[in-house]
Amino acid sequence: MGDAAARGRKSIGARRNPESADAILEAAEAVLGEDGYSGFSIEAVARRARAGKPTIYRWWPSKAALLIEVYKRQKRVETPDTGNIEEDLVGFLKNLFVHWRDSPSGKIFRSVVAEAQSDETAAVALADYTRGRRSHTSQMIERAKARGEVAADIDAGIVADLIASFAWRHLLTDRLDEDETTIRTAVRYITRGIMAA
Amino acid sequence: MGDAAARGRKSIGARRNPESADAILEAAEAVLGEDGYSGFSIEAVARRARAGKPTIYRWWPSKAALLIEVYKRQKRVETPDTGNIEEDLVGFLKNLFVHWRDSPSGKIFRSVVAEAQSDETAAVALADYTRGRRSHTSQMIERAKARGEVAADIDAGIVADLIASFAWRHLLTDRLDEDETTIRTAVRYITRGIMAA
Amino acid sequence: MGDAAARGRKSIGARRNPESADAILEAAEAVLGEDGYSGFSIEAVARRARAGKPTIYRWWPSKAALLIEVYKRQKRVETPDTGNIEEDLVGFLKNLFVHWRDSPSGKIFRSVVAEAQSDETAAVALADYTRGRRSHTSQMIERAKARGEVAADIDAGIVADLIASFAWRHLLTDRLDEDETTIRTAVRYITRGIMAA
Amino acid sequence: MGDAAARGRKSIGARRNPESADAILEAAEAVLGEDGYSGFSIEAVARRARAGKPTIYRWWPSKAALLIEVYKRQKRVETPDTGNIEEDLVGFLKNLFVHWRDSPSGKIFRSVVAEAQSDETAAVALADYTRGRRSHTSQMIERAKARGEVAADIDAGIVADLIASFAWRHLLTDRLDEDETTIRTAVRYITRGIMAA
DNA sequence: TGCTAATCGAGACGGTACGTCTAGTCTTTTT
DNA sequence: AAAAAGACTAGACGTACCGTCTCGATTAGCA
Repeated sequence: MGDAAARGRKSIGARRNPESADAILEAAEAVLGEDGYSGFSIEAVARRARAGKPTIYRWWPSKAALLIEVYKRQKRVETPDTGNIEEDLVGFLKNLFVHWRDSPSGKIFRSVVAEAQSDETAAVALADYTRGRRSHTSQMIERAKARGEVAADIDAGIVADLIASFAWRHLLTDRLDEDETTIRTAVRYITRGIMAA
Repeated sequence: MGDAAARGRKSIGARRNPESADAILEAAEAVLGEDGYSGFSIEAVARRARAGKPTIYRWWPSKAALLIEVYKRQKRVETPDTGNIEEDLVGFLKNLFVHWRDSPSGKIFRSVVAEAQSDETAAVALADYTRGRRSHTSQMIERAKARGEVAADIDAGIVADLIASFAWRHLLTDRLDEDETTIRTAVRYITRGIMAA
Repeated sequence: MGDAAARGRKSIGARRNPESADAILEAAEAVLGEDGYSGFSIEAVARRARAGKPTIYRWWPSKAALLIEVYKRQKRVETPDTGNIEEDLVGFLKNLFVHWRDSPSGKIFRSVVAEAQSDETAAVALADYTRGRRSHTSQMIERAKARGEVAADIDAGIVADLIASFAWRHLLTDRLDEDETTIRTAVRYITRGIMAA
Repeated sequence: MGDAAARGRKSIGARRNPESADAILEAAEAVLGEDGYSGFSIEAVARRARAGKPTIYRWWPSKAALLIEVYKRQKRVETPDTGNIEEDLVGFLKNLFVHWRDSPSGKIFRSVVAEAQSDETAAVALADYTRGRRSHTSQMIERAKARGEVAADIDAGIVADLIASFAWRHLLTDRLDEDETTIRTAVRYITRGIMAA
């Protein structure tokens, strides 16, 4: 699929060709996975997808928009539910680190963050995305609050923020191979601080 | 200074001309401060510094190297010493956010992080720099341990990591205007978790 | 034309834009005519033609190729037909010298010859061009042979070579203002040597 | 000598060091012989001679000046004296072609001619040099005049010009492997035209 | 059935920036 | 005073992408 199927792709009339869109997104993902952000260019994606550059620009107004959509297609890491907040958070971080390390997702997300530093639309898209993920992560804390494990007045969003920040920094500084002990220690410093009395 | 003083700068013999180095670093800082990372190019810096491109490449092998050195020239935020760990950390973060917001430092550091996502040398330089800052931040925790405020078995490095991660993420997602309450809450979740019994 | 008309020139689809090609060739000619070979650079041509450098490199693989094509666009000096071989050759040389002196052609051809000394492709192109011109010049001698003015066993190519050599050397050593008497004398030494008995 | 001996050459006090001058000229000759005109740069010569660029510029005001001096150091082709003008001229041209082909002289002289097309000082120097060689070549014709072989009213300078032009063009268009028959034919067309009645 | 309209791959266009090379000038240090 | 050394500004080299443009071919839906 993708590269091979692209050969000879044509217009299917006066409407968007989903095959082209798919080929472009797959090509973008492949380029990012193989060459990383530095090798990611519209030209490279167009070449690989056997698509014309205007076809890309028609549907994604900027490199950032394409990047964001590629990241959104990635599988999400689920938040575990072990009945214990420390285990939930450690498990989540471990899964996330593995996911980022072993799939193109890590490279792609690094690229999105990098792009957001110079492109406003990427920054907005990243902020939107981040907000969504935060509420998702917050559910782990809310569950713990419901169990009485975590104090009722704890702001789940801020806790989620601390956890996500820890993950981001490890991604952005190439420390996804952090050992479990360190992850667990970091998590414990937070969970201890938010426990119910 | 800088632009004007640069006019007519010449070689001062078979050794590096500090005037040129300064002019280049100042120009780089100015470009980053004004146009941000997207406007930052070796050509733009050379133009502004009235320097030849080879002069830049002679001393800074890559855009990343120049970026890092520009950041290193920036004023550092000092770690306060109030005798209370929560106040120390809140004060540090507040100062850091203000510093990043009100000087070119923020834009510059964002650029360094972005560059490190695609340039290996930038990644290494950033890792080095980060390590140094971490031990600096750790001292706040070590002092608190010495005071008996923080438990003796706490890993100061991991705490510093959590604090720095929180700061980075706010920088990278344009949330440097976070109100003090939120900062204090986040800090408290950590300090509570590391307090001596 | 040229500079002004170039404003706003755009792509006309996935094929060469003749307007751009013309603008580039005209700019190249103008640069050579005004600044000579030493001022001739791809950058200068691109600037003047308001063309991008890649547009030039797309169609002319080297400075030499552009130079040759510019020369080929120049008006040719015709070989006169007076019914007398001496008059034909003297007239030809006089016309050629005037043409080289009073149009950009001289500067351009000097540049081609110079370029051919360091660029193999220019050397090949020049050899090709020269071969074509030689057969053209030979026709004057062939006509004289047909008239019985020149001996039948004379190699017209070699005679053409002698004439062209004389012209080249005058061009390359800045002696295009040679007076007619000298030209005629030189021609006569040759024509006398090739006369029918 | 040259490259090796140059290592560690130093100033010999407040006067020109002939070793340096030699090393530079030899390096220039070697560069031209090996890489031709396209590889000939002051930097390349300085590198090879282990000399500083200013040392070259102190003694040779331009690339052209250095080029000319290098050519002047080359061995000259002597004009034969066989007692027969045709043999003299054919022998001279054959020797000259072999010399240009088998020593760096050919490449060097091509470079001088090329340089003279864009550098005025080179043009002047070449004109001077050419004048000297012309009178030298003229002696063959003058001798033939003295022998009564060539008519008394023949302008030896113009004949020398025709011969030199023929040689130049063969050099500049890479035809130094011309066979003797062609050379002899060309010479004969001229000698027949200048014979005494 | 023929026309319109939007899409597709393709690739040229004017540009900007890259990182390297050379030109020619300058100054210090050593002899 | 002249040498080596190597820095300096300046600018050309040839390449890679940017985002825009126009083409000719394609096909669905409307007339």
